[in-house]
Amino acid sequence: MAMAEFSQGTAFIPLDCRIDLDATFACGQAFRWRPDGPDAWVGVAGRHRARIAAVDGGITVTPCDEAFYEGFWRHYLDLDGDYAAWEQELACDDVLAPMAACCGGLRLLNQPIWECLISFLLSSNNNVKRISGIVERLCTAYGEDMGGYFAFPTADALCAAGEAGVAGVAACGAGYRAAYVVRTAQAVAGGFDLGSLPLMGYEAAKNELMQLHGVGEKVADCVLLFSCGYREAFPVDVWVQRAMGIHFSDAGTTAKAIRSFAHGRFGKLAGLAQQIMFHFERTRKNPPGPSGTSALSN
DNA sequence: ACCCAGGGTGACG
DNA sequence: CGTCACCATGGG
Repeated sequence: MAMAEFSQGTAFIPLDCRIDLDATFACGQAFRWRPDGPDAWVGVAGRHRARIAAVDGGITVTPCDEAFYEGFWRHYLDLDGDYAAWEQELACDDVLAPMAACCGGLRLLNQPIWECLISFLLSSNNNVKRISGIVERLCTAYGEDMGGYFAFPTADALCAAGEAGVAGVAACGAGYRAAYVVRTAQAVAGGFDLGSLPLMGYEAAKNELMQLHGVGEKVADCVLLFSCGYREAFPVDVWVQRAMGIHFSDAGTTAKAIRSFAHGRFGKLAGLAQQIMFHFERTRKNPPGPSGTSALSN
């Protein structure tokens, strides 16, 4: 990759491969990004807000100096990932090829683990739009006021919400998942080490995450894929399960069988394939889903 | 009023 | 080990 350039508080990062910001930020892997004009998005990650825009030959990040780029956004945006090669490999799969062509430029993020974990604790039996609303209200209620926006709440802040505060988290719209959030916050504040997850290997990290109340296989896979860099993780939700049933008749029907099939077929690219399928299934015009024609209606 | 949503838990075989 | 009711909430 060519060297990033910095001027006037903006970073310009040249890319040798197309990046699709719409797909990347609207595909349900992160919940605090909002469109801000054509080919541009504004969002908050952890305690940092930035505007990211697609420009000729790359992207710009504002505000962002060199230290900030090296220390945060480079990793967050997975800018060292070889997406050109990965997409070329997926294009060799006759089923994934048309989807990858449609969703080319989708990138998997490396989010702060804590934020990703809490966000996906809220995801069970829920939908992307509502998860986004809950996350934003959690930040407003419990996050640090950064002047114009709110940081994602710390584990200590959500613990202070505390016992009676389960009701406070529930009041943000979390419903029965409020207990998951507070118990996990207590575990993390009490020493549960999220930082070691990217170092211990996929299986060990998954087992570790599933010790937390409210974390099953699917939520664990989302955290491992979207914040720990385990690109072989293959989260199976109702959309992916439906898409696999449509496109892979021999993949089986249970989540376990589907994960196994995906690992065999896609290997280390399973996670990227999964996210492309998820986004493709949710955004195409006439999904053969249970109801209706507008997949993103809720 | 009914179904759905990036599911997990606990009870019961 | 697998299955299943239940969970709180808002939009279609």
